[in-house]
Amino acid sequence: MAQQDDLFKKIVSHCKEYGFVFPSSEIYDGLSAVYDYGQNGVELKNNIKRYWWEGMTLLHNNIVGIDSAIFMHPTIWKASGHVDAFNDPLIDNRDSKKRYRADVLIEDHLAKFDEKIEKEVAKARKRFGDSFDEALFRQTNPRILENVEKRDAIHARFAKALNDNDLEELRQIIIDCEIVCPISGTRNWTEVRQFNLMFKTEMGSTADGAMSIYLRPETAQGIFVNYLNVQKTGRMRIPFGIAQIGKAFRNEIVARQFIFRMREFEQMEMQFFVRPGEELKWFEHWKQTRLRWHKALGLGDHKYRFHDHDKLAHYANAATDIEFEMPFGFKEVEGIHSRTNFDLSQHEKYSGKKIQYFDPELNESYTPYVIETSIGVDRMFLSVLSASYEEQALEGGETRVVLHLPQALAPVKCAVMPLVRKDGLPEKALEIVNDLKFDFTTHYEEKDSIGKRYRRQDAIGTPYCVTVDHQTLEDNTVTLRERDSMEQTRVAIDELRGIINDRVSLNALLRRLG
RNA sequence: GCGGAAAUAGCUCAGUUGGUAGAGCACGACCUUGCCAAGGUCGGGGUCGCGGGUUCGAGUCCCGUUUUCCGCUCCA
Repeated sequence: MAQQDDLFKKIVSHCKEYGFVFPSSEIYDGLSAVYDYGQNGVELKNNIKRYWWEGMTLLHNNIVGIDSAIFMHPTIWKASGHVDAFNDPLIDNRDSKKRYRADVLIEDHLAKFDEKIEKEVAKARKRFGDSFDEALFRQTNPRILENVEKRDAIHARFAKALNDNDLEELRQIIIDCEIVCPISGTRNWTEVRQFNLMFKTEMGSTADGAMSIYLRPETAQGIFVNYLNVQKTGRMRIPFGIAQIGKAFRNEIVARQFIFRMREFEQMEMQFFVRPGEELKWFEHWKQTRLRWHKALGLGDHKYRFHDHDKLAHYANAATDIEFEMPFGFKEVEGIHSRTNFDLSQHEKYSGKKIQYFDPELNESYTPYVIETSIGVDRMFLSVLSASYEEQALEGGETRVVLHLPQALAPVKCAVMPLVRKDGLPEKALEIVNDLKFDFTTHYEEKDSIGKRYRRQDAIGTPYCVTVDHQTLEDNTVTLRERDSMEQTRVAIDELRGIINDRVSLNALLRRLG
C-alpha cells in the first residue's frame, strides 16, 4: 500500500514535470481540486476523446453525436431529480467529528417507531395465536396508537421542513427527538448546512428578474432534451444512440485524489434508445461492447472488472461500473445504466411535450427506454497514465522512466533527431520532420546527447525516434528506435511514414474493435 | 467541513541556540563528445506559500490564512 501511494505520487509529479497536468491557478496558490492539462496532457486527452468518439460514431451507423450547451433551462434539473437529490442537508456531531445527512438521521429515527409497532404486533400474535385479529389490534392497542401518533407528528414536521427547505426546523426535529450520534452517543450537533452539489449562477441582469441557472452536473440531460430534435431531423429509427463529450460540474464536498475526482470534469456519454422490454438485452450488449473498447487499448485485461450495483438509483433498473485498477485500487471509470424511460417521461411531464416514438414495426407509440454509457475522460486519462508508467531497470544498473502509452494515444508519435549538431545532419533531420508532420505529431530535438534525448521521449511516451547520422547523407536511411523494446532498425526515409503510420494511427486501434 | 502533517530555485532537499539564503539536478550560451541521460567554462533564476505579531534583527518563535497530502465524511 505504501508502495502504491508512492507510485501514485510519482505519477502526479511526472504529470507536472512533463507537461501533462498542472494544478489550476498555480501562481495564485492553486484552486482546490481543479487541474489544467498541459502541452502533452491535452494531446493525450484529445486522443482519448477521439478514440471514444470514433469508436461510437464511426463504428456504429445508428449512433450520432451532438454538442449541447452547458447552460440549460433550470426546470430540466427539477425534471431529472437533481434539484432534490443533489441537495443534501448535512449536520456534524461535534464530539465524534462525524458528518451525517440530517434527513437520514430523522428517517432512521422514524423507522424506530415502526420497529416498536411491529414488535408489539409480533408479541400479540404469539400470545393470541390463530384467533389474533391483527387489523383490530393495530387500531386499538394503546401503545401502538401512541407510537403511530408520535411517528406521524414527526413525519408531518419532517415533510414540511423538507418541503420548505427549512434547515433550522430539521435541526430542531433532531433535538426534539433527542437523536444521538451513533458513534459518540451525544447530542452535541452543529447547525444544519445545505450542500448543493450543483453550481449556480445567474443569467441576465442581476438587478431584477435574473434567472438562477445551474452548470450542468451531467451531460446526459442535454441528450434527453434533444431527443426529439435528433430523432426527427436525423430520421433515426430505434434502436439508436446519441453521443456527447462535454464538461460537467459538481460541487463535491470533498474532491481529492488528483484528477480522479474534480469539481469540473469531462464526460463522454452515449444514450442508446431502445424498445421497452428490450432494455436488459441492450444493457448486456453495451456492457460487453464497452469492455471490449477498454481492453483494445492493451493496458492489461486483468486490470478491468465489472461492479454491479445492488442499490439502484431512482431512475435505473440495472447498473454496473467498469472499474480499473488504479494505483489506489479498483475505481470506477465508466458507468453503464439501464435508465428505463425515467428521463424522457419526466421531460414529457415537466415540458408538456409529447416525447414518444412511433414504431412502424410494432405499429404503436411508446416512450423509449434508455441504456446509458457514461465515462469520465479525466478518469480514463488517469487510468491510461497509471497503467503506462514504468520505472524500468536497464542493464548496467541504470533506470529509465517510460510511459508505455498505447501508440495511438501518445501525445507525440515521432521525434526526429540529428546524431550530431553539425555536418548538415540537423538540416536533413528537419527535412524529415517537415515531411512527416502532416501525418502525425512529429518533434525535432537536437539538444544534449542522443541517449538523453531518447530518455526524454520515453518519459512522454513517444513511440518512435528517428535518428539521422552520417550514413543518412550517403544512402537516405535512418535508424528507427522503438520506445518499449529500445530496439533500432535501419530503414529508408521513404518508408518512414508508412511504417510509423501503420502503428500509431487511430485506425489501427479502431480496427481491433471490428 | 473536522482532525493530523507539510510548504525554501523548475525538481529533490540542506539551512546550527533567531544574525540579510545554499547544494545537486534542471535551464540558457559557447566549447567538446557522439546511438541509449547527467564532460568543461560562463550565466540566469528565490521578497523562504501569503498576512499579521514578538524582536535591534524572523526561513527559524507566536497567531491567522491558503494550498497539498493522510484519515473521517460524502459521492447518480
